[in-house]
Amino acid sequence: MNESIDHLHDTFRATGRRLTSQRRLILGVLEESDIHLDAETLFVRAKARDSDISMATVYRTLAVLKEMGLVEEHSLGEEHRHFEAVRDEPHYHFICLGCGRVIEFDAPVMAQVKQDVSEREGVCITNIHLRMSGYCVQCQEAMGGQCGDQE
Amino acid sequence: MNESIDHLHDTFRATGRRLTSQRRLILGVLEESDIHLDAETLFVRAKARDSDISMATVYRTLAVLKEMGLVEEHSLGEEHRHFEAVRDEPHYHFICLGCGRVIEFDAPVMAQVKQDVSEREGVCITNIHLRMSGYCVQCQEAMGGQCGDQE
DNA sequence: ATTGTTATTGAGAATCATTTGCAATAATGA
DNA sequence: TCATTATTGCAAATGATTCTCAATAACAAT
Repeated sequence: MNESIDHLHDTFRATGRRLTSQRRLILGVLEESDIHLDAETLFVRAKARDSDISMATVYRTLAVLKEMGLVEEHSLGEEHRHFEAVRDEPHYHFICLGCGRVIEFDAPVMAQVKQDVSEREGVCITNIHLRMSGYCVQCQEAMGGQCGDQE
Repeated sequence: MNESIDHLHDTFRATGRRLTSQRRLILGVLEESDIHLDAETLFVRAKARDSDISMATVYRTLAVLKEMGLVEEHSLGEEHRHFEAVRDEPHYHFICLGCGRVIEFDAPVMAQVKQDVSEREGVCITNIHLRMSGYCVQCQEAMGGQCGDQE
């Protein structure tokens, strides 16, 4: 229909894959969401628009989208996996141990860390996950200001 | 018998827990290992010394040790969980996507990142996970030097 | 040492997220 | 429109982790 869909179509075709309505739908749900979705939530939202879609398709599509670099996977809590459509800039996460809220942030200095580690260890770094956890402002207040800060 | 065991004993007692032979064993296996163990590997090694120990005990003990701060959990690959006895200094991980090898490193500048994020977002940070992935020297060579570096 | 209390264990069943096998369906190219 | 085959939905299978429960063993008090 529009050129972005056409381009998406080509992106799939380039690897011998097909752009199905389910895949378009799942990617759409991911892109519309500003928070990180787990497979179950994604399934519920997709099902609202296509009641026939199955959980297996959600998982299979996530695997494909991840392979294609269109979606990123994070292990936010210790529990199940979360997914997010890739954006332009790298960004990292803070997870509140009290309420589960996720705050995204950037940290330009990470480029330097990457550089340092690459040189020191001789490795080639393709991906960086930085996840901090602790307590957000609200939860700190609820706890009476105490916070198990480590230093 | 020795004072470190006594101290460990007190640490358990302080929270109404008991220091059992299984717990001592599991912690021992973790401390002797320089690599990160998953529950299954830990189970195998523990079983070599106490053939009666069960998988359930491994999981239960890991949960307890984690609660007590004696053990840390990492989600290294996307797959199952890995555990490691806590050391003195904070350290981070690089995982080779080729051979799975894990390299640990420190990055003092992370303290500054922590500081920045704390101030900017008003959060209190208790924990930092930094995980980089890519290819180690050997795997880069095996691949002919090409590396999907992101910039 | 002996005993009572109860945290912990082992074994296996149960659970949960995720993956897979397969026949039916639909996207693509001819 | 047709043939090919990637993809789907379903249900069954898997694999890691958790739970149930009776038996055991750590600990505190005697």
